[in-house]
Amino acid sequence: MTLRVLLADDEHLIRGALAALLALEDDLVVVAEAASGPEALAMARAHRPDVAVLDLQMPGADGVSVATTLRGELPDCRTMIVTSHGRPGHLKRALAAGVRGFVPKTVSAQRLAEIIRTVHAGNRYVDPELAADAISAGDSPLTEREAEVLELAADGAPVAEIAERAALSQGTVRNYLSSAVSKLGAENRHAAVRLARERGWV
Amino acid sequence: MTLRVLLADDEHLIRGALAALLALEDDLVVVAEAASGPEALAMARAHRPDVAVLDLQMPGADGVSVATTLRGELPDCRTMIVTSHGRPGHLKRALAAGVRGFVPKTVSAQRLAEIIRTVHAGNRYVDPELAADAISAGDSPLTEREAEVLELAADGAPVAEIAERAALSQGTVRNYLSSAVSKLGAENRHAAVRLARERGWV
DNA sequence: GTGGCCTTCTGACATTTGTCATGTGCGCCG
DNA sequence: CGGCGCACATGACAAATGTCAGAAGGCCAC
Repeated sequence: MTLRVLLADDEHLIRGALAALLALEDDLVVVAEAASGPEALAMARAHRPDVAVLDLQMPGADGVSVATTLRGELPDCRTMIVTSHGRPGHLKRALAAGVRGFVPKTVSAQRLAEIIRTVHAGNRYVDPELAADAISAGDSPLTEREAEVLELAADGAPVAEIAERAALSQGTVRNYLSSAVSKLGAENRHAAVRLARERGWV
Repeated sequence: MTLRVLLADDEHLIRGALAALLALEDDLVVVAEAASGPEALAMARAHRPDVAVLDLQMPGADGVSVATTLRGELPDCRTMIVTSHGRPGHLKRALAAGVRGFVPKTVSAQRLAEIIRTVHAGNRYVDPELAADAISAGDSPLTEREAEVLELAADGAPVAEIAERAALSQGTVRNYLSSAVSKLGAENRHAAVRLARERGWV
């Protein structure tokens, strides 16, 4: 009984190389490859793989949102995320989306193959180091609105623009930013954005 | 006559997979692998490869600085950069460092093998799309100081701190920031930082 | 049903930025 | 040599931001 795998990663070099390596494992077969989020979805619908191995950052839709959709459409398809830059918040989001495996690209291909089997068997696997990071980073102290406003502030937009986009008054926006900044212990909103990003809270 | 290759990439998964794929080409042999900048240097000194394939982002020292050092120590060793996020400025820096190949990770392994041969033969190869980006982005309009100050402003530090770190008066810092912002056509310093980052000018 | 937390607002204030005019001195290039 | 652009500065003003106090309504929990 072979295990059918979908591989989604926007980097052709990596995807191809990975496919070649996984092909060496005789119980695994890569039935589809995709280079973007939407393509991954289409491929999954067409080929109904047992396990979908998704890159976190892809054009179109990221790995987590693909996983969320897949969970609804193909409940039998297990999903796992592979990523280069694993931030704690991503892990949390991924787990909430029903993802069963979360590994950094620093693992070896053999290890990856094992993890694919683990995931297929219905178990979960989370990279210990990433898990430790996630635990030590803890939960976001920000309220929903604070996070939303901080997000909008991320690209350096002035308060007026943030207020308009969030349909809030400027005063409210400043209050939220102020409280977010003090909760994060940051110097100002921009440092706060950086901190929240690092911890995966936005 | 086989072509001896050094492979440096911090992602074990990719490096291993790449090595496996390049091994399929019978004129190429991967003589060393490294997961960080310093390690890449050490490996290069020990194994004296014909071509060093370096990832742009690695812990310790990035691909370009490794290439610069290599150019001095092993002039016969050709260097090339492989990267996921190719920003125009990186390309320019890389070329200045004597790098002969610059390709995104979206190429296929076969293509990469060809490019390795091209580079070894003494020719250059730059991904056409990245080249186009670099040309359209053009040269940085920023003066040295403007760039320096913008860099210090990157993590959201207040003017006072920037002034101290750059040993400038606060007024001067604001002037530089102001002119940088207007040269880049940005809304404010933070957007300017983003823009300059995107274009590889910082 | 009261107390606590979140959302949302207003107004006022201090501080920080952004912008402009203007000045000096240096080095380079024609 | 004279001009140009850059580095660096000052001072002043307008605009944006950060901080605080206060207040109203909603929701949940005890």
